[in-house]
Amino acid sequence: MPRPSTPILSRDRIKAAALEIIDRDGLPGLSMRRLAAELGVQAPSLYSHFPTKDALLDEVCDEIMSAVDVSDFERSDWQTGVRTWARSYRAALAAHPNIVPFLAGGPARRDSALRAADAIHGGLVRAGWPPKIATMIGASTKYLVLGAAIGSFSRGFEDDARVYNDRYPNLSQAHRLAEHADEIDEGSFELALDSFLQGLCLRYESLRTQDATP
Amino acid sequence: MPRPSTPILSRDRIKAAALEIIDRDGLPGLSMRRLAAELGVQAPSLYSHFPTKDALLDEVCDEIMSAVDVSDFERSDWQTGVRTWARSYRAALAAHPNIVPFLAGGPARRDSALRAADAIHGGLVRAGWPPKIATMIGASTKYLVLGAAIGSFSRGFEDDARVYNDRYPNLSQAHRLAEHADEIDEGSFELALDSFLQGLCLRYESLRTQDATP
DNA sequence: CCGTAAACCGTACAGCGTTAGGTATACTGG
DNA sequence: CCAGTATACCTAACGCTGTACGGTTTACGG
Repeated sequence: MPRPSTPILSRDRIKAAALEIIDRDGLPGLSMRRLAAELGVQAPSLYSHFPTKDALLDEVCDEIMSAVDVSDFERSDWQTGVRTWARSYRAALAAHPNIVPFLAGGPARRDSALRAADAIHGGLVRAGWPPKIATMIGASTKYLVLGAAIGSFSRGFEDDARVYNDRYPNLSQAHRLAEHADEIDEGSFELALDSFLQGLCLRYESLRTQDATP
Repeated sequence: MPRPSTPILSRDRIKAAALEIIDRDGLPGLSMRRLAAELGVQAPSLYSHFPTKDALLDEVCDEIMSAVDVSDFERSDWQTGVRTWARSYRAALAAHPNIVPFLAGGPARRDSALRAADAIHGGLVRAGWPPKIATMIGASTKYLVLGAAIGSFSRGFEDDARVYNDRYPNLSQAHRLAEHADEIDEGSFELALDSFLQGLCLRYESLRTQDATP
């Protein structure tokens, strides 16, 4: 079967199927052959649409990142801008946790990521932050989001009580974490974001009073 | 060549060589064949010492994590405990950034990680934090460290000025980031840690005054 | 209407983690 | 001291991976 009358594949269909496999079976569960099989096609046919597997994954990541919302940097104060950004960023990654190790590894060279970085940095500088600290705030926030997405804390503990009661008295409730995994994860992220922003506010005030009294 | 008179391999030698390859060539650069070649041996011989590649990587991670210092939770106040923990944790990962995607992915079931978690949780609860928030503080800090280790911010920007000046005015200095990559990374981490702890201190005080006035 | 580009196919290659089975040496119990 | 077993290496091979190549037919632009 050579070129079909109506195309079987399309870039969007391939991306969607790839993300579905990753969500279902994890990142190692995605192979070009399995992806092709799910699309009713042979593996090398995919290379008519994407030059490499990594390029395909890059575009999948780009699509996920398009849900990140940096619009509040133009609409509201810097804290709201950071908060909205961080929350939408985290939500986007939490919806597809299996792809995060790949997403975090690659550089942020894609267009959507650069546009976001531009909006963030611009918003912070406009609010009065020195450019260097604005860069650091952006980096710190990204650290927090990526860490929260990749290191889903509560999944790190097995669901076996005996281990903990014996040797780690302070972790005696740790096995219960698995029950409330998502709650703990989101709570921890919100706690970190709140505390981080509160700390930044203190710094912001002392920065402005310092500017006002030269 | 069957069993040699003096053993060629040892678990420690294998682990050291594996970490060296990862540091030099990245995580995908480590294959059992290349590792074996570097040790002057055939690939399957490694399976006399480790059941799988993942098990080997687990032990390499465990060794890296043994440099993490949670002793200040017993010796000092909770803030110092968190700060020392976070800094030593980050330093340990920053020394071997290429292995972080693997390290962050796997669960924290190894003994050294559990002992650390026990010390952290215990220290925070002893200081007066409610257990649930203590868990969240531990998780948040881990998020920050992992994110900082995996998402080395400044590496995300190419070293090409023209791209930025044209389309992203706020990033016009972004290409300079590569020059000060480590400085920005460490500064961002310290900024985040400081701000986070300051925010927590506010919460801690209001927690204690609330306790004191029932 | 024809030439070219597109979108599939099948085949094939090198490299991956890992298993099986062989062999000679080192260690251990009698 | 010697026999038996466990050890630590070997070679060969399996099924998987990403991907390069070339063939074939169809769709599309001039």
